[in-house]
Formats: sequence, structure tokens, C-alpha cells
Amino acid sequence: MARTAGSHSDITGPRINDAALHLFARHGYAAVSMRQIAGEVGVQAGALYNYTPDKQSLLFTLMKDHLEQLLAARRTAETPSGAMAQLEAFTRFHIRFHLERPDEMFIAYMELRNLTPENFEVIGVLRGQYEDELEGILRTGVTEGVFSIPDTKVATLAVIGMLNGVTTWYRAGGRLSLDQVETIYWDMVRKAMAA
Amino acid sequence: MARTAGSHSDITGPRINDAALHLFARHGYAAVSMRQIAGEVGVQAGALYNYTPDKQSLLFTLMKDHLEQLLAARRTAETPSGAMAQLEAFTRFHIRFHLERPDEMFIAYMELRNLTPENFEVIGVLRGQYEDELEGILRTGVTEGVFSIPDTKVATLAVIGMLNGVTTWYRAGGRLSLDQVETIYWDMVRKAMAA
DNA sequence: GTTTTTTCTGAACAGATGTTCAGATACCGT
DNA sequence: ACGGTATCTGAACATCTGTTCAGAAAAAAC
Repeated sequence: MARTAGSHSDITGPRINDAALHLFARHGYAAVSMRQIAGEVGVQAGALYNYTPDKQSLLFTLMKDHLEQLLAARRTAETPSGAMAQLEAFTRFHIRFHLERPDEMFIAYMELRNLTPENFEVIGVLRGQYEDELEGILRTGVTEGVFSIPDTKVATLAVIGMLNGVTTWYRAGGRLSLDQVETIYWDMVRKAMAA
Repeated sequence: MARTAGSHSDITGPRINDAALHLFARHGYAAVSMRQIAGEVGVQAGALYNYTPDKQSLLFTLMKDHLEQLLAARRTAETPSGAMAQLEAFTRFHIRFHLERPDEMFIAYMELRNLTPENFEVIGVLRGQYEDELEGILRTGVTEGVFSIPDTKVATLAVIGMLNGVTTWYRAGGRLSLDQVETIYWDMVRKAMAA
């Protein structure tokens, strides 16, 4: 046996990424084998190496693509004027973006220690860029006098940590709508930062 | 060769737990082998099985012990009167307790998916007990009129998520003292929940 | 219809994995 | 000094790991 009927790289490629994403998010990078990923796609393990040079690159690409999409989506969003409005936009954007991609987000925040040092460096820079955006908003708000924040670096990580928790409990079609969740979190963020 | 000079279960036992704790926190449960743990202790892999029936029990015991110590420490702490004072006590307690045990905390929140279903159940119950304490405080504060919280369940997870982020950046002897960190976080929590 | 390219299989590789256990040595009570 | 017990070694086990590759079949190009 060899090439299977109907096989196409345009189909198999994305399916491999999807399977890896799903399995990594569910069981963790180290606990998932290449044969498991291949099995989910319906292919032998060797076939994966037509699409990735190794397992590590599979993880790295997933994380890098996600962070680049995150940053790109931020850039296309319009920035309102005033730190308060910017913080609201950031909060709602962050929640919405991540609730639509729970697996990507889970991986981006949980699998950092499974990256090689070089890959970790790259991901760290991208993540830093995103966090810097939030910190910029907070700093602007402090000079504007609308926020009261003793340490903007700590506040940045606190806000992100708080927002990230949402993926641990939110389920689409559950008790709360996406809009309600956004509003609840925005309420807490606003009050926590307010002067 | 066989029993080594100076070997004692009172010494080796804790050393195995310490090594497992440290390695699991640093590299993740699935990425750490029994031989690595044994190597850190200075012993052969087979010797570990005098102290644990298997690798899974090693993880489970670490998590269970940590959560039981957390709950026990909470019980010995005095509870002030009034939801506001209780929330402050909880916040400061949570930060202090976890900053003193960063590895245990890391494991307790990151390795849940590596537990067997039965063990996951047990850990989930313990963790729920702890979170229920916070939610109880929040609910009391709402009826007292000192808190304004649309959804106490969401707020509970938001507060804990925010506080947990502290272990990702805090380093003893760094820019901020433990007391300062406590105060900064308490400020944010207080404002976020305040009526 | 023939050739070229794309896509996959299936077997193989060297090494790592969790776990077991007989036997050897150190320690401890007498 | 001796017997019993506690503690560890070292080898073995079956299985799994990531990865490579020659060859075969399907698809695409001509």
C-alpha cells in the first residue's frame, strides 16, 4: 500500500494541525505521541513528517501562529480614544478572541516549558508585545488620571491572569452568553483599575 | 551492590517527593521519567517503588498533600468579622501561602489533566472546598451590601485566577517585598469587588 | 497513455519508558 | 557476634518513543 485514495496535502496538513492542537490542549504536549496524532488523522505516523520536520516544530508553529493571529487581530481593531475606552476594548477583545480559540489559548499558556530555548525566546517576544499593549493602556490611563495603579507591570499580569481564567469554565451555550461574560469581566477590570 | 551506606527511608522518602515536586513543576509530569527523579535523589529507579506504588500516585500524593495543607492552614487562621475584612484576609493568605510554595501551586493548577479520573475527582473536591470559601465570603459581602458582584461564581474564579498569576513573576528578593505584593493585589481585589 | 510528482505505507532504527524482582549489603535489636 | 529487617542495586521485561526511508500507489501533467 502507498498513497491512499483522495489524499491531498491541502486536506491532510490542516487536519494534522487540528489533531495536534486538540490533543496537546487536552493531554499536554509531552503526553501525546506522534502515533496518536496520526491515528486521529487516519494516517500512519511516518506521514506526519511530510508536514512537519519534528514534533517540537508542530508545537512551536501552533503557538506562533496563534500569537501572530492574536496580534494581527489587535491591529485591525480600531483603537478608541481615552484609556478607559481602550481598556474596555482590550478586555472585550481578549475575552472574545480567546473564547473562540480555547485550545490555542490553553496551549499558548501551558506548554511554554515544552519549547526549546530558542523557540521559547520567540514566543516570549510575541507574548511580550501583546502584554505591552495592555501595559501601555494602563500607563496612559494613569497619566490621564482615570486609573489608580501602583505598579502597572503587576497590574498587567493580574488583568491577563484574571481574564485567562475564563476559558477554564466558559462553555458556549451555557448559562451565560459571550456578551454577558464580557460585561462581567469588564466590570471587574474597570473597577479594579479605576481611580 | 545493594543497600547503600547511610540509607534511611526517613531521608530518602522526603527526598523523592522533593525531587518529584521540583521536576514535575519545572518540566511537567509527562516529561519527567522515574529515572530522572531517581537520578536527582542519587538512587536507582527501582528504589522509588519502595516509596510509591507508581508514578501516578507520586503526582496524586503531591497534589493531595498540598491541598490538604492549604485547607488546614485556612482553618487555623482566624476569621475576622465582616466580609470586607474576610476578603482581605483570604487574599493575603492566598498570596503568602502560594508564594512560599510555588512548585506545589504550579503542579496543583497545571497537572490536573495528568490525573486518572478517580484521582481527578478527589483533587477536584478539595479544590472546590477552597474555592467555596472564597465564594462564601463574596456572597456574604453582597448581602451585607459591601460588594457589588453580578455573578459570584465567575468572580470567585476571576479573583483566584488573578491571584494565581503572581507565582509566574514573583521572585523572593526581587523588586517587591511579599508585603508589597499582598497590598497591591488586595487593592485590586478590593476595588474589583467593592460596591 | 505515459511520465512525473505527490502522498502515503509499513517496516525498521536505536533508545527511552514504567515497573518488577532476586539478591546483596547495611543497619539494628538482642 | 548474630539474626532479622530495611534499603538499594542491576538486570530484565514488554512496550512505547520520535524519526527515517525505500517503495508503492494515486493524482496531475503532458
